[in-house]
Amino acid sequence: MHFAEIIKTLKERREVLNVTQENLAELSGVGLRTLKQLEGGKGNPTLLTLQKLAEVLGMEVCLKIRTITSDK
Amino acid sequence: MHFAEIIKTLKERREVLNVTQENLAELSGVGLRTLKQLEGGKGNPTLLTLQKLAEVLGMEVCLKIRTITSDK
DNA sequence: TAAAAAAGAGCTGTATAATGCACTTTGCAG
DNA sequence: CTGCAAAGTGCATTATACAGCTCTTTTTTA
Repeated sequence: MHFAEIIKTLKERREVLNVTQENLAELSGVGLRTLKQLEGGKGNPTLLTLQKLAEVLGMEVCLKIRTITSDK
Repeated sequence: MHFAEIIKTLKERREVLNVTQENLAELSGVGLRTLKQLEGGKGNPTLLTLQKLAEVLGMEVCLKIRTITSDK
């Protein structure tokens, strides 16, 4: 996943779960300002921030080996 | 994957590929110092840094929905 | 369509990620 | 052993992620 896609995925997931930015910020421990900036496409979150958000959204950050064939 | 596991995976992957920290730093555009610290377990890399490293190592950072059952 | 809620933006301070340089330690080959 | 290459550490600087506060804009909903 490229950069923007990861951010977009987080945002979409939050929306699907019907959680407000404010709630997610509180639940995850990430500052509201930080979350807003992220979703606005400005920023370069740290792994810790990503994980805090993903955790609450029932997601997980992972690293996988890229395959030659598109595994779509 | 939890935090340390991601870092460990990167390091192991680098070793499997027989790439030195120096090479990886150059190839990825990440500073050598940064890479050393990361692998040493100190730090909290940004998504951009992670992706630059993963890219060179033939890996990819992804976000996936956590399933209830262990999908091990 | 007005009120309320959510999202986004400016301003700003603090913490720390990223980086280079020089030096030490470790691991391996000769 | 000895020497070289790779890995790890201390120090210092710069850039920027994180954060809160306040205000504006957009979206929802009553």
